[in-house]
Amino acid sequence: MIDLKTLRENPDLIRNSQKARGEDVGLVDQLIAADEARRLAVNEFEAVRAEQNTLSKSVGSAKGDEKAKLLESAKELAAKVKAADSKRAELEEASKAILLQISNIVHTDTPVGGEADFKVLEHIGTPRDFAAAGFEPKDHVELGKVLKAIDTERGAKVAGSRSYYLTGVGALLEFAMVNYAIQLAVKAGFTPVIPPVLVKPPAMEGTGFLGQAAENVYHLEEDDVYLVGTSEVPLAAYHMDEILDVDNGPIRYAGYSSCFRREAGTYGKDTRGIIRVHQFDKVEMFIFCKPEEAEAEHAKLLQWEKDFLNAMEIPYRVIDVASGDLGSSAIRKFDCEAWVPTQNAYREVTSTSNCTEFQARRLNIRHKTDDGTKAVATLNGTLVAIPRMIVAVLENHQNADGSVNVPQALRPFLGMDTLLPA
RNA sequence: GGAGGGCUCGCAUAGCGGCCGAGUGCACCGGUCUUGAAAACCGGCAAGGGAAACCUUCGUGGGUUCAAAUCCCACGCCCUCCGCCA
Repeated sequence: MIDLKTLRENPDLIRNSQKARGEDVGLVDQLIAADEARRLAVNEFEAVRAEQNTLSKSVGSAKGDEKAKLLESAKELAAKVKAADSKRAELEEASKAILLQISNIVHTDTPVGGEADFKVLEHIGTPRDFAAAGFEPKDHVELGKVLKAIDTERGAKVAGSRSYYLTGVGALLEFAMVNYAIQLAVKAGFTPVIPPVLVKPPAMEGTGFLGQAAENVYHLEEDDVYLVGTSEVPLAAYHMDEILDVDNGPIRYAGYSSCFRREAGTYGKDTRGIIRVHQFDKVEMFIFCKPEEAEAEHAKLLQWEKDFLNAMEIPYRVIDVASGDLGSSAIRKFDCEAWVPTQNAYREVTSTSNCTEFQARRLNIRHKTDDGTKAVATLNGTLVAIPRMIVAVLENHQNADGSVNVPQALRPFLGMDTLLPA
């Protein structure tokens, strides 16, 4: 959630942000009104409450007639307090409801516009010229079959559409990528974490996934728990309601977990292969830091993502995602998009967001500063999302005979230099 | 799933319906003493809102009462024992 002080002092900042996102600007003025009403009601309640407190105290020491008289007026006051209290509660809830609908204030450098208005920051590597090499590249589904690495048919049989099995070298590839990623993360100072993937409502709400993203979240009705779509959720909520010590530098976690996504409303998109699936494993980086360090940490997250992609020897580009395509918590987001030869396109493989204090305010995660206890900043970034990285590696490193060269960095973890048709 | 016990300021504990927003010990911070440290002693030390007065918070939500940490109800979580189980 946004800071109410900013709302009062600089509402235009928030209006412009909402506008840039293509979200409801009117919410800002609704919130200003609701907040004002709320504060009035709070004052009113506190005034009668203070009166009641002093009166109640005098009742205790009074005697006889005096006491009866006091009791009578105390009773009246009690009714007033009750009314003022429920009015306060009502208005507080109303303003909270609006507050939760307003997204974080977009960064001044974030390109304004919709999904297509991203800005390309850089290209790294060059897509291979398969024509010059004299063969037509196979797509990852075909390669997966040839290598007996990916089985989407049996995935569909057993678990439905957007499901798959990783088998043989496919499964080994996942372990190799995860091990390499975790090693990279540990070297960079991250604490590796295997978090729960079933979480309670406050964790889901607090991270902002029950807003616009709610339709993509699996909910287990019977137990009122959610399956997380990313370990960002349990990692962010890990320090919920805590006061952190971030004076000695940021706190960094690398979570490895399965991720579950309903992919509602994507029926036509990416139906072939494992680019868009209901369940996959991912190593996610998550950082808690001082707000003034957030931007520098964001740059570091992007660099670690690039380090991983460089190690995979895959051509990719980095984009600065446009305002209309940001998550509600993020002020700025960089995506790394790997080249997918058979689609002749760059496709998102990793993503890093700077959420400033937005998530931490909801989750009540703070740190001590010279002028009080303040919300920390949170940031997240994908180190590796397995299926998409497998797509990129298989397609980019394939040979004419269907074999695939293993990136140098993965060889020690995989124990082979080439994946051979089975 | 069954039977008990518990949930109070970082930790551990005390707490008669009004004098309790709350005592004590440990930890922590500052000071005295010391060449330095320890010990001892002195002082400070929960969080949020508010300029302040003041208000809110003793697991959560309701209720009783003029007044609730304290009484009643429901729920949650933790622990112990029993059953079941990867």
